[in-house]
Amino acid sequence: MKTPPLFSDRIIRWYDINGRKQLPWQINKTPYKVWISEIMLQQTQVATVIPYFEKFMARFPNIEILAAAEQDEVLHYWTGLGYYARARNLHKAAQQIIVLHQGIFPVEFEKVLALPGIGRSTAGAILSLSLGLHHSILDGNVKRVLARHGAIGGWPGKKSVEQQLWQLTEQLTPNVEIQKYNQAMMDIGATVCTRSKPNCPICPVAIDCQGQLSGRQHEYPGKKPKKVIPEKSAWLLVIEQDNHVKLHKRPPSGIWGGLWCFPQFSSQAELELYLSDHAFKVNHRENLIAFRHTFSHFHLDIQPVFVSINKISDNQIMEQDSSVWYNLPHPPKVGLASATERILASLGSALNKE
DNA sequence: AACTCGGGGCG
DNA sequence: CGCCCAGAGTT
Repeated sequence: MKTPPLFSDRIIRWYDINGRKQLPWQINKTPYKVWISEIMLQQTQVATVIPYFEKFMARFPNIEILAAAEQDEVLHYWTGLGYYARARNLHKAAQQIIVLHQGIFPVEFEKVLALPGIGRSTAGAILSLSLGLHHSILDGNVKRVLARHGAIGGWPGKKSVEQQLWQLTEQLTPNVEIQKYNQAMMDIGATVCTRSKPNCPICPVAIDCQGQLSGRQHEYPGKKPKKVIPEKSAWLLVIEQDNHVKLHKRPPSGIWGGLWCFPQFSSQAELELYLSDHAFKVNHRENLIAFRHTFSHFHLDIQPVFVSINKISDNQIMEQDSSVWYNLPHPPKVGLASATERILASLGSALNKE
């Protein structure tokens, strides 16, 4: 029986014909561009990332400018992407690069790995894709391709499974053409060896893919054990005065960390107490459309309550750092959660009824 | 409604 | 090490 061409040769040949070469972060590649793109791509697919990446690079074209920016503005450019800790880590890492590495993105693997928000796979991706350094990667796409190719069972979140996959990726990574190979593995995972409809007939991996050859490609990688997530509810107060709404800055960690949100209450009673405490003169009040926002570990049923007041009462004039009257016609560039944006976008009719 | 994604943090 | 945390898009 004839031996098929070497695994990496097939992957690289596939890349030459089918790989993606014109994505915004692939043009005039630098570690900085690849870094930003990799962090965005950790959580979001390519098509969604592109406009975010373009706007982010236009505002923060290099490490120095990113490091010097306010965290608020960095979060603003992340609004809607989710996983806001990643934007905070990106910003923190840029500042560390200024202090520790004279503003130059480090080329030593250990130094890259030490930056906040960058783990083993992302460090390898940045150094290999931007500089051609010899490092293996193991992102979600590569995990799926290798789990199927090697028929590696079990959920990759398990240490033992992840360890097997790291060993495989290192073993299969060629000594040459690292950029093409790593990019190709991610592209194959994203476009051919997809989660629900793998296109095995056109896949360069298929000829010796143990998953496909046994017809069990769908069984890999193993699924994460699922658990029931709790339901919580929140009342959000949209208090409006003269085309401004009150927003509070969330604490730096936890849900929506560092973002600006409406005052939040766990019951209607608490919300009423807040309103009566502040003795607002209310000219219009209505419940806005309630909706469910789902996080990875709980559902949050949100009831926004719109309250329009005549003037900001005396005890509201002194504003703390953590509170702001957000200008609706001229919104400042601060970070908002998508739930907050969704409510802001729905305010039109309520504002008309004042 | 279920599934997906890499890294940080904690015990 | 095992487990939890964090959000939005896709299927």
